[in-house]
Amino acid sequence: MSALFEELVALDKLIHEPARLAIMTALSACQSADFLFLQRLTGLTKGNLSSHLAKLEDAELITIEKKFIGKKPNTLVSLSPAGREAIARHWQQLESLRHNASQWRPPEA
Amino acid sequence: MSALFEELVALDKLIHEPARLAIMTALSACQSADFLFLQRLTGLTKGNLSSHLAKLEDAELITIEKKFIGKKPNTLVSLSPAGREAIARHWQQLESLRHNASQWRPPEA
DNA sequence: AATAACCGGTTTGTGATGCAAACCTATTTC
DNA sequence: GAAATAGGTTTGCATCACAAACCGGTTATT
Repeated sequence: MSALFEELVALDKLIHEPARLAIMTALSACQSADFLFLQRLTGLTKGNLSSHLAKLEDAELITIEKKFIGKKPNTLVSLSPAGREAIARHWQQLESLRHNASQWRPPEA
Repeated sequence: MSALFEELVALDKLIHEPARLAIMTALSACQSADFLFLQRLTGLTKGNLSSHLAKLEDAELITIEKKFIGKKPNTLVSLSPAGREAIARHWQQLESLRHNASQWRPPEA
C-alpha cells in the first residue's frame, strides 16, 4: 500500500543524485573508465566529477586507481562489487516503484 | 552516444528529489489529496511535507487550496496540467535512460 | 632558458537544500 | 481549565552541489 511511497522517499540519495546516477550507470556498462572519459560522457566539470567520485569512493561503491601512463597521470575508476549491486538495485527499485505506482489507487476517501 | 548520460545528469532536480518524486507520483494517480493523506503516504514530517509542497507550488507543478471543513482547516493538493505532464515525462526519461543505458557499450578504448 | 599554454586533476568558497525541531492557532478531551 | 491533538508554518542548522581558483607537472613557443 503506502509502503510504496515511503520506499520512494527513502531512496538512497548518494546514488540517486543525477550526476552520480549517471556515473554509476555508465560504469555498470563497462569494467572501468578513466577520468576524462567519464568527464566527456557526463559533461561534468573536472571539479564536480572529482568530488562526486570522492563521495562514491568514500561509500566504497567505486575504486579509484591512480597511475602514470608514460609521463601522464591517469585515474582509473571502476565499480566495486558493492557498487555494482547498489546501482542495479537502485534501478530495480525505481522501475518497480514506477510500475506499481502506475496501478496504485488511492483508498476511497 | 554520450547524450544519454548528459541527459541523466541534467534531470530536473526539483522533481527528482525522492520526497517530491513520491508526492508527484502519488498525485498522478488521483485528482487530489489532502495534506494528512500525503503525510501518511510518504512518512514525511509535517514540516518537510509543507516545504516540499511550497516548492512544487512555486514551480506551478501543483495547486494548493485551503478551506475549512466544518471548523477544521484543510489543505487540498492537486497536480496542475504542467505538473501532470512533468511527472509523466520524468518517469519516461528515467525509464528510457535505464533501458538505453543497459545496452550501451563504451566505445573501444 | 624563459614563458606560456595545457593536461589531469584537487581544494576552496558559497549559495541552495533537506531535515528536525520549535512554534502557532484552534479544537477536542479529561 | 489544563492538557493533548489537529493541521500546519517558520526557524536553525548541517550538508551538498556547483563554480572557480589553484597546483604540479609537461609540452609547445620564442
